Amino acid sequence: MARGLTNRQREVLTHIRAALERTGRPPTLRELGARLGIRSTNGVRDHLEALVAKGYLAPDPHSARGLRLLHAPPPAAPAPGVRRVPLLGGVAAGQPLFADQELGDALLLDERVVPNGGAVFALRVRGDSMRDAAIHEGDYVVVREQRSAEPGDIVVALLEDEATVKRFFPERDFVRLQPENSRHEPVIVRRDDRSMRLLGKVTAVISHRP
Amino acid sequence: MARGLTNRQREVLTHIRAALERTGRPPTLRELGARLGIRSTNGVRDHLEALVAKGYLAPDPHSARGLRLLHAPPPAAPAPGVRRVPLLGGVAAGQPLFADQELGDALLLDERVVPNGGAVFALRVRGDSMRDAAIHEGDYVVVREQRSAEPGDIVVALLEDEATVKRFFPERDFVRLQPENSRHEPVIVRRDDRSMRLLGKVTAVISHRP
DNA sequence: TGACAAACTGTGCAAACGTACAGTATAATC
DNA sequence: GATTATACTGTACGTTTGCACAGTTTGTCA
Repeated sequence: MARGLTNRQREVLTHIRAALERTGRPPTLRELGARLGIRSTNGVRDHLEALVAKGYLAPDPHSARGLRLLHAPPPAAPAPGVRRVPLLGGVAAGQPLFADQELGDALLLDERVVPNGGAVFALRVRGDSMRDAAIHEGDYVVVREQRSAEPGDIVVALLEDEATVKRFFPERDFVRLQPENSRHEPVIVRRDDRSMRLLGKVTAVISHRP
Repeated sequence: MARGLTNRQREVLTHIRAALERTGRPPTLRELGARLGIRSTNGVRDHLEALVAKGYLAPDPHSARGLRLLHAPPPAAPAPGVRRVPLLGGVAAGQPLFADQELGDALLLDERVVPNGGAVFALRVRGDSMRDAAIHEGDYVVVREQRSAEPGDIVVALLEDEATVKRFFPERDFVRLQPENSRHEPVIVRRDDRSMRLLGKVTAVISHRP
């Protein structure tokens, strides 16, 4: 996201969002100019034209405060009491998970269900390796990001570019990732093996079966 | 709310809200007039003045689209994509559960986690009788109201004025409510026993352990 | 019957606002 | 070395918009 935007254009977008939150309506060219330190309305106008061309704004010509944000800003809290938890979808190669959180989908959850401290994300479960812990295919898990865990914690780990949910058991020289399903084998990874990355601890499971 | 408002003033408020939702900015006097069928801007202005006097609007004089809504309407859905699920707390005698849903607490949850059809409520779990199904003390369960269930479903039942979560197994003459914890005994209830009432089926479990 | 509030019409104006045209400076790209 | 994109300044113009002043109609209430 924010691809192709210059720093200054990003600034303009930020000010538009701030004005919307503060006043409940889009700013005028002159209001924006005042915030940005631009004396001429056309300095502002050039930015808006660029943002329209790049698909960030919809113009409403000849109309007061005629800006509409297209890529709605991802609000930190969509409503009081609700937290926005980014929902990480497909896991590709490299460091794919946290790259495009901004434009991605998100779960909107009551804040009582989301841990307070630290970064949090959600994941849709694939496979049934945690069946006996009542975590099934299609369930959502809420994960607090952390790079260590206690023995027995249910964690999300990146194993060869695939996110998996397992129970975490550290041993002397290796780590055991234990499924909760007799039909699955535990995964043993050496401590120094970099093909495994601990992403975080599962703090909530949201099953939903009709 | 809406106390002391005339019908027409309520209409004006409604149109302001609609315009805000539709366009993302407050309407102008003339836009409002067009929607309301008022030819003169002053007809609209009279209404706005009345609404300001009654505390529903904050004016921003000499400024385009200078209206700010004060009393935001209590939304059925707190935000798009979010459902409000009444949270039933203590269970007293009689028919206590659904009496005061309106003023009670509620969980705000992503609609993808809440079943579509029918009435839904949430409950905080007490006790550990469903431990082996990964339902623990303090967890929330989302329940769709229904008076029957399939064998093996996890249900919420009212047993002598106490709500309990169990697995549901119907037999010939009785119903077996099976805990998922070897330290708990199953509950057997005759079919015609009115001290047991099936409240609904658990469609989501929201555990949340720090 | 008179007083008053609600709900308008109609005209006119000044400030707010978007837009057009012209020009400058800088950095990146070909 | 020319071209293009970015990021502005400055002036001017016409429309949009809020607002003030004046007047009408209808219904309610003492």
